[in-house]
Amino acid sequence: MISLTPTSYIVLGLVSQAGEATPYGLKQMAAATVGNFFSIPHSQLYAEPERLAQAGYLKVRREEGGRRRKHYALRARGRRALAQWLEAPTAELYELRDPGLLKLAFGSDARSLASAQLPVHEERLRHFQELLRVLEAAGATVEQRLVVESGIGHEREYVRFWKKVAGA
Amino acid sequence: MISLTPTSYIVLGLVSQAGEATPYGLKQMAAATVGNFFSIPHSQLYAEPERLAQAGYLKVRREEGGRRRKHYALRARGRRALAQWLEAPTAELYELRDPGLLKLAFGSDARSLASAQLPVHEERLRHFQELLRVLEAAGATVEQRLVVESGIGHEREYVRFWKKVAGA
DNA sequence: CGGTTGATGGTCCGAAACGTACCATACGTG
DNA sequence: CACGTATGGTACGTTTCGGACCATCAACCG
Repeated sequence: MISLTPTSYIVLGLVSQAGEATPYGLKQMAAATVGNFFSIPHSQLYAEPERLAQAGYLKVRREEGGRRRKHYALRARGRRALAQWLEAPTAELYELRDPGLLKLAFGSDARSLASAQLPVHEERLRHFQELLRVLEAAGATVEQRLVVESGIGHEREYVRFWKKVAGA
Repeated sequence: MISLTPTSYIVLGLVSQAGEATPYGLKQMAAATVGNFFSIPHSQLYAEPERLAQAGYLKVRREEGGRRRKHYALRARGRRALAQWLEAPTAELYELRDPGLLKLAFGSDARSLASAQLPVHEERLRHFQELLRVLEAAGATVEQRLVVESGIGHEREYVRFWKKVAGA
């Protein structure tokens, strides 16, 4: 019996989408999508599947030659756990850690902070817009698109905000 | 020599604002302000000041009677460290962990998710608006108000978003 | 072809953070 | 005064973190 954390469900969810995946593949997928609004360090994407496999949620297939990579796929138990988790809506709130806002709150110079933060958010906004285009082309689910749209909304808000700060 | 993390600067910054503070006081202050956009567990607000005191950033005064609470205040070294940190603008991006968006991305039912998330964000929006009023009355710095306004902006965005999802 | 480089893919591990259960003090109220 | 509740604090086992480092592979160049 192990306890399943959000990290666990990210792994289960991604493996479910992919059918079968190596940790590196998970890393890529996470970076492109869910990693954007639920950050997790890459080392966990190696550790966690192993843990889940031990506990019977995933099965492993190891390459014979070359890199001997491990490919993970769902077992019935994993599929069940994922489905159960998806069934229950959550009222939990996000957690945020924004170093820029932190410095601002403590009285760091607003103008120079804004000129450091603004380009970063502008780039991220473009990144999400591009991602949305890619997802649409690739025929993603409506939910996947929604999530990216949420990211776009927040980045627009950030851009507005730091522009306001710069001009204040 | 210890390394200073964002947590360290939160402690230094709050102590600086208060002049002198107990861990419990820090907890309160954090909950009301910076904790809203840079989460940190309360146990750290007991551990971290101790660490900073050991390393010469803070001085401690311990109550004689009763609870023998510890009051922390800045030393020159702490003041310097804080000032230096505030001087350098940061281009670092936030980190976000949003369980709601995570479930949505993996295909959880959008409608029921929205009806769980919407009220939470609506309440938080009201909370920020109230906080802003309090800060204005208490004569907070313009930066402190800006940060709360940023929170308001994001919560408005969340409310818009989940309403859209509910109606989609 | 051999060698160098850069991208891909992966492991490890000490240090830091987490979170939660639990303990202690104070105080207002019936 | 005793009971409940808010205040205030500690301790500690378990997870996470993050970053340094290692290995494989393909491509291109001299």
